[in-house]
Amino acid sequence: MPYKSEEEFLKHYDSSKFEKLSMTTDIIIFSVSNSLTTNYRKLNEKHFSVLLVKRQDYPFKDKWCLPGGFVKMDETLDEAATRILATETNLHNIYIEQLYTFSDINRDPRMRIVSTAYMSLIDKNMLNEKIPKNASWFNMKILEDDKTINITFDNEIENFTVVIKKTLKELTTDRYKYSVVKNDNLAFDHALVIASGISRLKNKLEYTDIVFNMMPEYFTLGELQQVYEIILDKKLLDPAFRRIIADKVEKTDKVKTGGGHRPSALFRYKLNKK
Amino acid sequence: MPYKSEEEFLKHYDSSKFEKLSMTTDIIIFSVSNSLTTNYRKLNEKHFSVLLVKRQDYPFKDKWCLPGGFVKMDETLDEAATRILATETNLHNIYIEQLYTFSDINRDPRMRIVSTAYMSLIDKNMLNEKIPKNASWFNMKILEDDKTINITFDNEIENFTVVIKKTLKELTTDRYKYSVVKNDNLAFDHALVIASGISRLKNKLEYTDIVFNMMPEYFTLGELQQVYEIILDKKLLDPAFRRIIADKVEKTDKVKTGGGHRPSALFRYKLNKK
DNA sequence: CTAATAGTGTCTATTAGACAGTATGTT
DNA sequence: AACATACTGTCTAATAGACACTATTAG
Repeated sequence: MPYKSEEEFLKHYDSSKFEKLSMTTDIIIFSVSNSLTTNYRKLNEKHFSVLLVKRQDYPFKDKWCLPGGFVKMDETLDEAATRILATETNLHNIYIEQLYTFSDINRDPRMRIVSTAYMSLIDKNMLNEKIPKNASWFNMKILEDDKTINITFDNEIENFTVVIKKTLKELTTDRYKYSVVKNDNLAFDHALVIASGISRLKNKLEYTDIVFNMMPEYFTLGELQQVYEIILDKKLLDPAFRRIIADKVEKTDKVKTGGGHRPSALFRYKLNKK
Repeated sequence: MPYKSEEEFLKHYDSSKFEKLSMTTDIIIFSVSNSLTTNYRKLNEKHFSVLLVKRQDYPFKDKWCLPGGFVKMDETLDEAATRILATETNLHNIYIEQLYTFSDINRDPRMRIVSTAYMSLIDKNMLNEKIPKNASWFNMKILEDDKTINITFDNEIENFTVVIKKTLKELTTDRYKYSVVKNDNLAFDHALVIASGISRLKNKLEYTDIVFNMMPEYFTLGELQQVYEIILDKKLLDPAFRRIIADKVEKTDKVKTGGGHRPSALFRYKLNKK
């Protein structure tokens, strides 16, 4: 095909000569929720939570899955993810990042579908409307060691556990290959997707300010520390935590009272930090 | 559509009802090369290099691009990337990781193509055959500050520079949006893809053992330090470097002589480190 | 007063940065 | 001998871990 120019080439290009597939995006929407305590002295217990949707149709009818949808021909993956996020939450200008593209051949029983997963973090207080009636927030309890990840999902009506085995992918990095050992309630490969998202979030907690996307404008340092602790699933020492967080936040003159203990200063994320 | 079971649903499923697109994978193959020095005393100068392919056909005829190809219907993205890597280098069991999925609507002038980029690291000494005749190793010189990335490519026949502007994507993380300011020689969005790969590699150098994928079995600590220095584009202090690297390598009884200076012990990557 | 959280001071251990010094090959 | 790199010792600065202590509220 001896074309004279790129224009000429493109005019005669037959786009049907390569095989095609459908693409979707799935979005992991993480947030933090409070449950009231019985003891007036204690803080509200925080939970790390994810938004799941109950499938109304086949395949995987009645199983839970991540919000997602097909990518249109006139939108990028980022745009598709943002659109789907807005559909579920009616929120805009939300933190979102591309996670990983999943491409197992039979990950969808209908046909070959490649899916790019996104991770999004929201402050639940921003939700001004109800989430769709087939959607639900699940609190997660994550137990992880170097061999296994154990995630328990609980939305106060039903609860279930997903178990994932980790095997080191190669010697030189900390990358693991995940394989689902137990999963009776999540559709598609979404157990893997959620596990990847949790892993990414845990990492980014340590070296970025990503956590503030889940926090309300004003928060106490105790609340902030709680969020770190539930996601990382370990206790942190107060003085060390405050040292690390010190130049990321600024103290306001607001105070939170009402607990049966010393009131706490309210802080705010400091924008123009060095 | 009131199907009785998943089997029944799948039997009647019409896969043509969703729009489809083609997917490709592009692979950034990074390595390190030596150039001989004029001074018998000095070490060989090392270069950080990438494998590029000259496009033989439209679009972007005669421009350089990353090795890549269409994803087949019966292979995953990982498999496609591994296949393409083997085509270019005839190497197997090589370090490869998924980088990012690029989906700009007009990134390919032919049609809508979404491409998942992979990053691969090789030790050039493993190359037992010639690379394809339309492929070439380019040494890269990277100058980066918080506003701009400047990459100069040089394969000893031609050289060119790509300039990329960085703008902070959001406040809470260190993520940047890259936009190409100058690029006359790289096809598609591959300037962006390479910049993303460099960024990922720089990060992983600091907290993983990824560098050893580019090293031969035996190496001196000076050579290893050189590799860090050319990729990070900064000088490191010897004692600090040796402290950090100490428990990742083991000394062998081999020695490298021949330079006009004290001989250097040869080390090896230590597999069963704590 | 008590229970619970808020917040700080300080000691110690570990790690990172800096620099100076000694060692040893080839020409 | 001179040069370039190899390699180590040590001081200092910065950071992280641990623990103990004081402060303040609602009930």
